[in-house]
Parts: sequence; C-alpha cells; structure tokens
Amino acid sequence: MFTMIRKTRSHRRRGEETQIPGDGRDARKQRTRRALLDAALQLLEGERSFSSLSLREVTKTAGITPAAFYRHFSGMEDLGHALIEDSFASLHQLMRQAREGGLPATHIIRASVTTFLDYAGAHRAHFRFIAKERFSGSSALRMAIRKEIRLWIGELAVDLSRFPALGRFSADDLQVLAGLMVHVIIAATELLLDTPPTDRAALKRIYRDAEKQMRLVILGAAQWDSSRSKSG
Amino acid sequence: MFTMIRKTRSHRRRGEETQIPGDGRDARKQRTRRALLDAALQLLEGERSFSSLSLREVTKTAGITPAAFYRHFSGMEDLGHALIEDSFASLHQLMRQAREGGLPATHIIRASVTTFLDYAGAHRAHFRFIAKERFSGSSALRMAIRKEIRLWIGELAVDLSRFPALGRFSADDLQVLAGLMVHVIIAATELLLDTPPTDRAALKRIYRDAEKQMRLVILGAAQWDSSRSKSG
DNA sequence: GATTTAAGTAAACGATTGTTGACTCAATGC
DNA sequence: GCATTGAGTCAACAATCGTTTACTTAAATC
Repeated sequence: MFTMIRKTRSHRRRGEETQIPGDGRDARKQRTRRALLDAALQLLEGERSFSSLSLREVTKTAGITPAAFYRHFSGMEDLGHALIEDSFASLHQLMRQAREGGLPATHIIRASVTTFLDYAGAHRAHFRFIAKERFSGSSALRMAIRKEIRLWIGELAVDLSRFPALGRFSADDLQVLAGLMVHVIIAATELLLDTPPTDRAALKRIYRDAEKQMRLVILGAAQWDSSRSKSG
Repeated sequence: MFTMIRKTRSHRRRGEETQIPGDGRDARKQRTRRALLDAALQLLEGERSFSSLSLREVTKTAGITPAAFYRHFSGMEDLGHALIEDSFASLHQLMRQAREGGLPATHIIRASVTTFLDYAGAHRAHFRFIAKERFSGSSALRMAIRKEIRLWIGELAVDLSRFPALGRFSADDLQVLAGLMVHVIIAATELLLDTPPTDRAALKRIYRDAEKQMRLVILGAAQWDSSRSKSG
C-alpha cells in the first residue's frame, strides 16, 4: 500500500516538469539528450576530466535516473563521441562564417587570431573539453579529435595555397606550415581557457603573443624555399 | 585461531621479498615510494588519465596494502605532485646534459630536435604523464606543470640571447620566440607519444616535420624587427 | 477509444572506492 | 638486551559505482 502511494506521487511529478510548448515524444527525447550533453560539459567546467566522470553523476546533474541514460547512449564512451561531434560543430560553424564573411585584406593576421580566440572564449565549455581530451582521453576519443584537427589543417593548407606569396611551397610543406599555424592557435586557445575571463591584462597578452608568433611564422614562410628542403 | 595462522603466513612473506643487500629502514621506505610512483606511471601508460586512477589500484600494482599508501603520500593529489617533480627531473637532466655537452655548430637545429625527441621517446612514461595532465589535471597540477614550462622557456630565451643574429630582439620578443620554439617541440613530443615506437615511418615524419617547423621559425626570426612590433 | 511504443522510474546486485583503527614485527636507539 | 619507532597488514565502514530487471505512463498509432 505504501509503495503504491509513493509510486503514484513520483510519477505525477513528471506532468509538472514538462509543460513546455514544443512537446512531442522525440522533441522530449532530444531535450533530455541535450541535458545529458550539457550536464557533462558543466561538470567538465571544473577540475574534472571526462574519464573521471561517472555515469551516475552525469544523470544526476541532468535530472534523470541512471537507468534512463541507456535510452540515449550505450555508455560513457558513446557520450564522449557525441560530445566531440557537438564541440567540433562549434568549430565548423566558425570556419563557415569566416569563409563566407571573408577576412579583411589588411590586418588579416590580427583579424584571424582575434576572431578565433574570441570565438573560443565564447564557447569555453566545448573547447575546454577538446583540450582536455586531446591527450588524456581514450584512444578512440583521441583519434577522433586528431582526425578533426588534421581536417582543419588540410582546409587551411588549401586556403594558404591560394596566396601567391606561397607559390614556392610544395604540397607537403604547405601542410607543415598549416600545421604550425594551427598549433600556434591551439596553444593560445589552451592558454586562454586556463585564464579567468576577468583577467583582461592576461587575455590581452595571450592575444598579442599569439599574433606575434603568427606574424613570425608568416615572416619565415615568406623566406621559405621548398626546393631546398628535402621532403619525402 | 584461523586468523592467527593466516597472519603469521602473510607476515613471513615480507621476509622473502626483502633480501636485497641495500637495506635499512629508510632505504626500504624510499624503495616502496618508488614502487608507488612507478605503479602510477605504469597505469598511465595505457588509456587512463591520472584523475581516473584509484588509490587502491595504485597500491595493488605497487604490491602494498591501501592503508600503507598513507605512510608515503597524503592522497592521490600528493602523489601527482611527486610525479611532476619526478617527470621534470627527467627534463632537467636532459637540459643539463645538453648545456654541458654543447651542441654542434653545424646542424644545430636538427641536432636539437633529434636530441630532445630521442630523449622523450626514451622516457615515454614521464613525458606522457606531463602531456596528459597539462590540461586535464587538477589546477594545482596544471599550474605546477605550466610553471616548469615557463621556466624552460625562460632558460631557452637566455640561451637565444647569446646568438648575435637575434640582437634586434627585445627581451619581451625573445620570450615569445622561445615560447614558439618550445611549443613546436611540445607539439612534436605529444605526437610522438601517441605513435607506436615500432612505426618507424611515422616517427621519421614527426622528426622531419618538427625540424622543418623549427627551421621555418628561425627563418622568420632572422627577419624579425622588434622595433616594429608594438610591445605593451 | 483501444493498442502499441518507448522514455522514464524504482530497486536491487555485486564491485570497488577512500579512509580509519587496531594490530604486528623488524629495524633503530639507548 | 630492552624499549621505541614506524612501515606494513588486516578488517571493517559507508559511499558510490555500472548495469539489469520489472514497472509505469504519456504520447503515437491504428
């Protein structure tokens, strides 16, 4: 008898929570899926690493029961992959914007660096997840992340190939150059994520140093001669 | 009665293990301390990250009881700091060797890159730990690691200042240049650690690309003019 | 309006976790 | 030789863990 009462009560609770206009069964499903992703990102905002998160605490901060987790993901590893997709969708969106909007012919370097770092700062949770799992995650996660970065480098190399000043670069060396530039940005981003957004001076220096490094790399590229570098 | 027998047995075991010549009470203590550090490093060789290691499994692979852990460290965080010291001692040793031995005047770039990557490859466990915890560890661990890297950059900047070709660099810009060079090495190292040592072709490419990037950076540095860069 | 579907709950399971207190017993100090 | 010290074991503790099973109940289907 007691149990019947308790059950009735606990299930009535559901009715309260879900008076949101855009309902429907799979709209609801997608909403709690997002809640799970957001819960993981939220927990990662702190000191924790993904591999130290427990399924139970993710479901708890998402507001559902542990068992319900399996309606959305097969396990934490599966959630990790979904988070990678989610996070890199952020980056892809930025790249598309940059490609469509076009960058100013003058101050390209500063504009590129600033645009990216601004964006990363505005999507801390996603980029922090990537930074954390790039080396410490499971090998499947690491590979997925590295694949995305390689893709990014490849696209940048194509963009760079259109600059007449880089005509002397072999395809191979273009990739190396793009890799260097991407790593400068990544290093700056990782530094940025570990700096409190309120510390304006520190942020300024990160921007400034990244821009200098990028400028230095480009200065070197202008002097480069692929025919002199034994490749392959 | 049963318990008495079991206890006697289990304690006799100790006598077997420890017939090592260099005995003495604190020699023994230091030996199991090392066993704990090595156990953690061994567990980190795999997919695991430090924050996901449990105290119990570290003690288990070290061959001692969980309770005995507290004779050496106050907790896992404490062990983490000890691991950082341990790991950077590796790096310091390399730097000292390089400073004493001196690098060849010709092929400095290649020699530097090769020397470092060889060393990192030979001390995988330590460098892998640093790479993993650089961003995903506790903030105390991250700060400790970053401090060491800053120190490294500072020393490199001093070394660089002795090159006449870099006379036009302001102290500030020297730091930025050194930072860029260190990050090139770190990026290559991290790539190296994720590559099976048996894949000779992949290793070769990592070495080659890192050397190219370093050469490109130096080419840029040769053209640099600090008076043109507005430094805050 | 009755039936089916599926996202969610509730409860239990065996493991494993960090930490503590009482103990043993070999090495040390006197 | 005797007393002290301290690195280690052992056992127990309450929490938490991932996963499974049986269930409810609102939404979708017919």
